[in-house]
Amino acid sequence: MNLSPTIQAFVLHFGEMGSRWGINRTVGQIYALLYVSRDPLCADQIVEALEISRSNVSMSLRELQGWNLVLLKHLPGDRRDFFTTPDDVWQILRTLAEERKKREVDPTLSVLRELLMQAPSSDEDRFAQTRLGEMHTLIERLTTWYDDVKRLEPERLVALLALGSKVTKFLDTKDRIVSLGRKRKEPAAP
Amino acid sequence: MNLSPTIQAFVLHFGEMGSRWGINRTVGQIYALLYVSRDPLCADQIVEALEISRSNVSMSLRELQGWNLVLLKHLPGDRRDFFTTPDDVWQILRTLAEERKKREVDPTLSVLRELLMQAPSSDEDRFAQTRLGEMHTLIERLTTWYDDVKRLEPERLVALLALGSKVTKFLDTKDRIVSLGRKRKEPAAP
DNA sequence: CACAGATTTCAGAAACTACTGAAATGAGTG
DNA sequence: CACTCATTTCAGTAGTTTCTGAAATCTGTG
Repeated sequence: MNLSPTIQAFVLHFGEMGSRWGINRTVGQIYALLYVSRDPLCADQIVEALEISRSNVSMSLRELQGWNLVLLKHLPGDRRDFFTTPDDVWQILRTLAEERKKREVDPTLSVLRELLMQAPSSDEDRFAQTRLGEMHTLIERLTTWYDDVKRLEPERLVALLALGSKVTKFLDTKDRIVSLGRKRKEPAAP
Repeated sequence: MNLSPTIQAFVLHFGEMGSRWGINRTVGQIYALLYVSRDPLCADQIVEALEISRSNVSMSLRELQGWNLVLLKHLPGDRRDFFTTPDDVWQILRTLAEERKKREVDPTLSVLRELLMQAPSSDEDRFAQTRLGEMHTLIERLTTWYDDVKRLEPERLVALLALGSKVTKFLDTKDRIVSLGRKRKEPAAP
């Protein structure tokens, strides 16, 4: 690997981390390399930089394409494929979240829904279904929130994040207004 | 496996999903089983329910304990260990998030910080560092937000989630107020 | 302190995943 | 349509992870 120490360290670290996520080492390394490279790279450059086989690069790039994490570029007068990553980190994050949701959350959600439709066959089952219901509610709330928030432009998202839990101050305000506007039950908590 | 079809389906699904996350099949299955069981189970009950070896159960429970995802109970007059999961799903989710952050995010953050301290040794390097910086900023923002929000009680969290992107309406309001209070530049966007 | 019940450790077997090199396929060019 | 350059596929191997059964350890009791 003939890379600057900084780049090399980053690439190796990402490889390691990759295997803690579902993606494998090579895929992580390739992604990291593309991410820090100013210009798009072709497969052979990756082979050389990471010292792995050509076919491994090919398969890993294919996987990254499946995750929508790389962009294909063509240089005029060159038939090779060149690859980069999208350059807006928020965009990348959103893609990642989207893909992981598709693979890791949606299937669970649909299994849960299905199981909740079954008539319970025992007391044990009834209890289990309660628990499944709780899990279902939780996941559904989170995904609804996510679907809602993911549409925000990066700038607003940053503002939202910066606000953090202070948002609940607004919630208090809103509660108070709503409760005044309605029947005036109890005053909101202090 | 002598479990009701519903429970069995859930346990198997969780096993499958487990392997898409970092946790392995058995660990996922055991967790699922404990989650849907009303009463704490001891290791041998798990062996019987899932038809796996005693030692596998032992190791997997150990791993779950490492993730803080199971609780140990003792029945009076019984020396065996009994296991359950915490029963607040928000609590569980928070634990999970916490642990994943510790294992998957914090190390990256510290590598990034370290690499950003290095003096760049070339133009290539300078570019790479810009990218690392962007990634660092993003991750830091997210974790700060998370650290802030995780302290909220479930109820408020639910309220926050229900609000979703509507929160930005409040942001607009705040912007307007702030800009009026200050120098009165331009009115906020419609 | 020896015994019984419970749990853990560990070396090796089984199962799975990642990686390679060789061969096949595809695509533009003369 | 044959040649060349580029990419992909695939079968086999290397490498990892998971799981097991047997042996070791641990802990309270008679």
